[in-house]
Amino acid sequence: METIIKHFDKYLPLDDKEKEALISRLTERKIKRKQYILQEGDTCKYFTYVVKGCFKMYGVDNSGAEHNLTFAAEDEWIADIDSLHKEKASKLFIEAIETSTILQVSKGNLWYLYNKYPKFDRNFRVIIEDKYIELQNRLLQTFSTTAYERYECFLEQYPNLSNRLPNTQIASYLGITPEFLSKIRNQRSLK
Amino acid sequence: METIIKHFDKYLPLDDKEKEALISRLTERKIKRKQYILQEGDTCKYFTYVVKGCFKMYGVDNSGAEHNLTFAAEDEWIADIDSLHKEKASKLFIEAIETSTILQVSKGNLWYLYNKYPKFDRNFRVIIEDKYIELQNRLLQTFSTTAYERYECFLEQYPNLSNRLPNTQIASYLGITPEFLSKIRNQRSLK
DNA sequence: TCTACATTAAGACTATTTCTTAAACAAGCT
DNA sequence: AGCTTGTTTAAGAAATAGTCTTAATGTAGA
Repeated sequence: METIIKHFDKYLPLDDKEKEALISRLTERKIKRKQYILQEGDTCKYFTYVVKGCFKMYGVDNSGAEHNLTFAAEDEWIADIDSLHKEKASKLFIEAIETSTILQVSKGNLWYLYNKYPKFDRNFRVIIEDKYIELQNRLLQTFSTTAYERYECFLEQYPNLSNRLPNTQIASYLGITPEFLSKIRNQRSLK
Repeated sequence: METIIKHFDKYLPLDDKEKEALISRLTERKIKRKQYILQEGDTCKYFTYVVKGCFKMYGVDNSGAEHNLTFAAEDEWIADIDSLHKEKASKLFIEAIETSTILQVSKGNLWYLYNKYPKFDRNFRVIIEDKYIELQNRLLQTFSTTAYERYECFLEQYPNLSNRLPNTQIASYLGITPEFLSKIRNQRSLK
C-alpha cells in the first residue's frame, strides 16, 4: 500500500484523510501469469494499479491475431476506460504477462473518491493526460514511420520493458509478426 | 460565450462564480482558413475551444507528408497537450480548415481555474478521457483493419465531418493517399 | 470569371511485411 | 531435474495493400 501512496506524491500528494479513504477502498489481488483481469465481452469493473508484475491490454482482430495496445508494469494504472466509464462490453483483454500483485478500485469507489476528494479528479486527470500523450505519439509514429524506426523508439522509451517482455509481445505492440521483428533485430546488429 | 457554458452543462454544470471565472479568462479569436494556431517547433500556449469552424492537428514526416491526428469542429477542444503541459516544442501543426471562431485559455489561466475551482479538474478529466477513448479505438483499428473498413467506420462515427472535409484531409486521417481513398469510394459505390 | 486545388480513373509498380518451414534455444511447470 | 511448451533466429518465396504517375474533369474560393 505504501507504493501507491508514493505514487500519488508525484502528483498532488494525499493528506491523511485522503490516504485512508483511498486505502480502505482498494482491494489487493495476486494474479497468476496468463490470468485475465478483463476479457472481451465483459464490462471492465476496476481501475487497476500494478504493484508488482506486468500486464498487457490487447484486442483480437477478425483473423484471430492479437494487437497489444499497451503494457502496464510497476507503478502504472491500467483499465479499458471506455468500458469502465460507459459500462459497456469491452472489446479488449487485460492479461498478466508475469505473476503479479495489483490494487483495484471499483468504479463505485472511484466515483466516491472523485466526489468526496477533488484531489483525485486532479491526479487522475494528470494520469490520463500522460496516457493520452503516449497514445498520440504512438499513433503519429504508426502513420509516419517503418517498423524498424518504431522498434528503435520503443527501445528508447521502454528500456526496462524491452528486456522483460518476450519478442512476441513486442512484435504485437509494434503491429508486426515476431519473425519480422527478428529480422529487424538482425539488421540492427549489423550496423 | 453561451455555447461554452452549455458545453459544460454536459458534464458538471458550472455555477455563477465558475462561469464568470471561466469567461473572464477566455480570449475570443477569429481564425481564417489555412491559418495556424500552432506550428511545429513552437510551444502550445492555449487550450482551444471551437465555437464555429473546423481545425486539423497533424504531424509532418521525413518525406514531407502530412498525417492528421485529429479534427476539431464546433463544441470541441483542441491542443497539443504534450507541448502545453511540458512546455516543450511541439511536433505538430494545428490549422484552420474553415474560417473559424475560437475561445482560448492560456496555460496559466487554465491552471488558475484548476486550482481555484476543482470542478474544472473534473470536467477536463472527463473531456480528456473521451479523447483518450477515441485515440485508443483508432489505434486498435489502425492495427487490425484495412483502409476500407477504417473509412466505413469514419463515415459512421463522423457523418457530419465526412461531408464537410475535403477527401485529401480524410485520406490523411486514415493514413492513405487521396487516390487510394478515391478507389475505396469507387469500390463502395459498386456494392 | 479565373485559378488553384480536389476528385476520379486506371494501370503499372513496389516495398514492407507475411508466410512457411525448420532448427536451436530458453523457460516455466510438476 | 527433466519434460514440454513456447520463443527466437534464419532465410527464401510470396503476397498485397497501398503508392506512383499521368491525365482529364470537376469544384470552390478569391
